[in-house]
Amino acid sequence: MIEKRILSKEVSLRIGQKVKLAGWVDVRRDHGKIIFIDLRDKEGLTQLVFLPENKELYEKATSLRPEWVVLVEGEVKARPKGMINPKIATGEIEIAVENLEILSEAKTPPFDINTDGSQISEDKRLKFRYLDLRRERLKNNLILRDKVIQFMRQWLGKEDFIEIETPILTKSTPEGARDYIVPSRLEPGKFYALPQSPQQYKQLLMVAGFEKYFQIARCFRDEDTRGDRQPEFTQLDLETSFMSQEEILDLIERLYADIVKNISPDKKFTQTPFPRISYKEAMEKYGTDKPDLRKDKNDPNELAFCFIVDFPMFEWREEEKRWDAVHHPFTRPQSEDIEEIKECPEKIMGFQYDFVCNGYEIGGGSLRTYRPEILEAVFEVMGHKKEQIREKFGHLLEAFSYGVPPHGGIAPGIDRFVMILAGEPNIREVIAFPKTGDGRDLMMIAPSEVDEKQLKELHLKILSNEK
RNA sequence: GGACCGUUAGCGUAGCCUGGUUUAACGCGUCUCCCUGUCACGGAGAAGAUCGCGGGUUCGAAUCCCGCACGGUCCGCCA
Repeated sequence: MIEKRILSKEVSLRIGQKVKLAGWVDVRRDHGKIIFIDLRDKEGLTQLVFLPENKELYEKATSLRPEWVVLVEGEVKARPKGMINPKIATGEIEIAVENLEILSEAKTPPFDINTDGSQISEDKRLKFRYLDLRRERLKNNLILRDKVIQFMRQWLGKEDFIEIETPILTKSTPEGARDYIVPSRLEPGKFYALPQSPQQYKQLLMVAGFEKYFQIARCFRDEDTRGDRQPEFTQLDLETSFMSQEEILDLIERLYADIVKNISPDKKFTQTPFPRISYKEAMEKYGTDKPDLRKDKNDPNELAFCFIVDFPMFEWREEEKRWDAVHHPFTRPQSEDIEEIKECPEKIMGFQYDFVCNGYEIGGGSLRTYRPEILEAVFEVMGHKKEQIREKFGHLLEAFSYGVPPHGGIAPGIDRFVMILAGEPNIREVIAFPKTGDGRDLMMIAPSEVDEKQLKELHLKILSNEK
């Protein structure tokens, strides 16, 4: 009796031994008097051979179809001369099967799994995402994503950062993107919001004295999607105390250079150190604040990182007739002259930076204002009344009155970066269960209606379901 | 909120512009039979489509027109 199931990648070292393998039928090649099955597990393929000597076993093998799940026992044999397949890792061996157990049958899949999936329509791929994820391409993308995240955690740990979780149920904020909101059961008529980013929490962690925080953070924004944008996404959220803008940029540069060198050694950098380009220069020279600096845009292995710095603090919103923050209101102005901030907002630069790779914005951050009087001046420029500021951000201002270190951070998006590393054209390809363009999950069929009882508990009434 | 592209057997496409010799074609897959060395096995045959949904024009609509749904790309939006 063979105790332990082994994986495809271990088989080659066990010629002559009896082994137990389990996995999915990848391909069946039935020659009438000999049947080959490619067995697929999470690490690769192994060829199984069935011969008609054992009639009962052979009959059973005849019934096998793609995507059935089976458990087999048999002897690992070196393949006969001339029968070696150099295209697969286990091409020099095969399993002479002695015992076959069918663990699970499978319907014919709705689409071919042995392709990269790029020909299949998106709605079918999303509806049958668990089958789509069986593809080599998607599997590899998720493995790459895992490697990137593991590397970040390890690397930042060595740099004395600690990972801290912040709430998913939080408070709606007036600035920025539209919030996803969650009704409160215990407080009728009140709502939580899902975080657009852990922005305020990480600043409060700096007040708390942690100095170096990071989090692999899920963020939510109820805005329309794009090829590089999903309603929920993951960012490396990071905040530090007492560090300068250049120290933060240098940290990120070292982290990303190390990620690429260790995880995608085939990639090469267009330029190191990553250039720091002012917003003004980027707009004048490239006409965009996320320039694609690659020398050969057809080279899949070229990575052109850069930082865009010195953004203007404010931009004029003509339709609303008011100044708005280019980045967000907590960005520290490069001027500490309160009169100047109020009088000439158009002249004020912010300690704000974007992280750009191959024409994609893959992150943004800033040094934060930690002097309450400057934060109030910024809000004033944006047309906020003192009472509104107290109401919306009073907790932050109060926290800043108890000893706040100068602090700043950055939040590089993980999905977009992995998409670039994987050479994928769309962010969906690096997210296990992405949503459609209008924010729906075609597999789970979400959003969906809820029971009358649930609505009642939440003190909600649906007035109209018209769009 | 807006613009554009797409929707034809299980999957991917052709046919649409120029309506009628189309009994809607092709490749893959599925099913049956044959096949002892394949590795995207091969060979023979079969089944499988109210042409996304609704309405209109017409003697006649997959084909032309309108509306809707679904999917995608982009603009707005995304502190």
